[in-house]
Amino acid sequence: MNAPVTSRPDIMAALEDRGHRSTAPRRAIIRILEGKQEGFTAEEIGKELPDVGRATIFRTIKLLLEADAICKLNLINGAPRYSLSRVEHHHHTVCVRCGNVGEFRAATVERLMRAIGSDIPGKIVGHRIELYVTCRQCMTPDQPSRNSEGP
Amino acid sequence: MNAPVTSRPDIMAALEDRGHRSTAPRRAIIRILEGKQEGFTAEEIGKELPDVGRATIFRTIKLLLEADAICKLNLINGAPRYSLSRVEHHHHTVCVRCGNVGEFRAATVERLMRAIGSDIPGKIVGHRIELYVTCRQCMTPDQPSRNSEGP
DNA sequence: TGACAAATTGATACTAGGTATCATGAACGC
DNA sequence: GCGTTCATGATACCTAGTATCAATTTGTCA
Repeated sequence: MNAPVTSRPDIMAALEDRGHRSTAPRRAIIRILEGKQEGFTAEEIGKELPDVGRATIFRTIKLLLEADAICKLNLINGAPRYSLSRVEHHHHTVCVRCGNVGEFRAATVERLMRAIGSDIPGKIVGHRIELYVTCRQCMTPDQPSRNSEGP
Repeated sequence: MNAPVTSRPDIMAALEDRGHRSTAPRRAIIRILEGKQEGFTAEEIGKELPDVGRATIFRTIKLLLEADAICKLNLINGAPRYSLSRVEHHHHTVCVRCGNVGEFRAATVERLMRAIGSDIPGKIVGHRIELYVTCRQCMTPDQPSRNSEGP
């Protein structure tokens, strides 16, 4: 749980490889979200970078999604959230209390998809699996939850 | 593919059981969506019922979600879509071309969730699985697609 | 049947998340 | 250094959905 996960190759370089320019706003956004191991929203980025326009934040998020550098997922109430992609193909756990996002890979999932594929009319072209969890921090009582979904 | 699936108990009765009144707009909305085996959007309902206010449509959808009479899912591009719940707990297939929604149950899925649960920090409280497919109709060439997602 | 309280409705305004437009400004290849 | 092309921020707009509120409809009870 405390290994230096941040040995990911430069995200800005990945964008440049796809023909996009290295600009100050893009670098700033990437720097911010590299610090957010637990997922983020567009609004959060905007608050931390008040000089960067809202449109630019959404545009950059879109580029990062296209480059598979981040992925988009939904809280159980539908609120969108983004998360850095650390491993190639993976799925997410989302804490229903604090919104923290985790990743997991499971070979079983892929096997399952192939198995289900034969039962389903048509051809499977993709899948999305999200597990809603109560994370360790939120299970210990009277821990302030960062992003409560209570009434 | 042509069995009379509509032997579902009265949806309006389910709402009444939950303390809601049987009103003309609600009955109209339910009648419309009972005819939509393949999923629907709020906007579609609104177009078919121009005399029913937009707010009422969203309010009714919310009640139906709470009563588990319908469920909400997302197309691969994030566009929301609703679908009648035919079986108790199930997952969805969504055609990436025409948007048609199917349901499936798989005991394997539930077993998988329990298995994954032991590998994940925290407690699983729910899950969402969506399979993106190209459905039979859309696989046969030059079939007009109802709801294309192309560029 | 009629009256009444409570629930529901439609209109409207509003919010969140995201996209389109467009004139100005910055990158980068030479 | 310069010009083209890309990117930016401001702004307006869009879709999906919620809040407000006066007017209407329901269900109930006499």
